[in-house]
Amino acid sequence: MNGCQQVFALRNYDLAATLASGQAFRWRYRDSAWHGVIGPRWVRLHAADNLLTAQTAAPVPDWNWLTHYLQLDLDLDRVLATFPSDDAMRSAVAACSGLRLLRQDPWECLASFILSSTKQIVQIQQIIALLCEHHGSAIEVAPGHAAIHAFPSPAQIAALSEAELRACKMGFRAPYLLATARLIAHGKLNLARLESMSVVEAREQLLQFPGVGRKIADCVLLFAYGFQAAFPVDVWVMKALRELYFPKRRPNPQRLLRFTESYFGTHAGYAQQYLFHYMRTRPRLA
DNA sequence: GCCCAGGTGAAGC
DNA sequence: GCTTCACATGGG
Repeated sequence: MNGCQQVFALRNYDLAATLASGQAFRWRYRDSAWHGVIGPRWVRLHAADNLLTAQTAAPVPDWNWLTHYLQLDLDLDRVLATFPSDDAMRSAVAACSGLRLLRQDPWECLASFILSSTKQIVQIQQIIALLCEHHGSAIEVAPGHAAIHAFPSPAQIAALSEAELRACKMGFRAPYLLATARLIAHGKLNLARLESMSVVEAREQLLQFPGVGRKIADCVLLFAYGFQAAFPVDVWVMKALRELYFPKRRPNPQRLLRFTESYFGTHAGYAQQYLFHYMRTRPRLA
């Protein structure tokens, strides 16, 4: 057969919620499977009965890149056990107990979240699809599947003009992405070095990039580097904190940030993702 | 038309 | 210091 297929055991893993929960933006569900790109590889994922079937276009020497990306070896129950036991957190976990955090490529994650500001997830997906289609390298797919491109490298984006980026519908974010790509492509800042830093040092580095503030920095710290203390506060999480934890008062953002740093435990970032997902998916009140 | 979206940076007080 | 505003674009 063409390519390569492998089966993995899943335990308490909601693949659909995880791939569609606004961490990564390139996964699409078609013909009862998830299709996406991890690094240089096209991947098709199908989950059923606690079994995950993964297919690639070309044979692969090992599957560590996939188990790492999906964090298949993580014992989620141990993470959930560290959450504070309050009604809000219980509701959020009950709403989606198999929600996971991915471990993405830092550059793709950074670039994606620079493009995310004041955009709905559907629109972020559209912008990134255009960016990859126009400027990413074509990669091999299994026979019968639509052509697809890798996420463009820093060098590929650094070589573009702002107008070419704006043609991908990213609007005022174009100069931020361009400047960030050039800082990396020209060696001014090195994303690989952040892995060995403390979360505070790594955040400081990310804040050097134009268009990157505290929220986007924390997304990258959490979704790419796995810093469990990172706690991105977007409009949804802000809403969750105010409604669920401070319904009477009106604490300012700085005070709220201090609360998140102490209250949610050693896997605060994970707790944050549950609150985010809960707020976005719970039935709207009349 | 209106308001909002996984915000940030700069200008104004 | 803190608050307000501009920035593109599209969904509901």
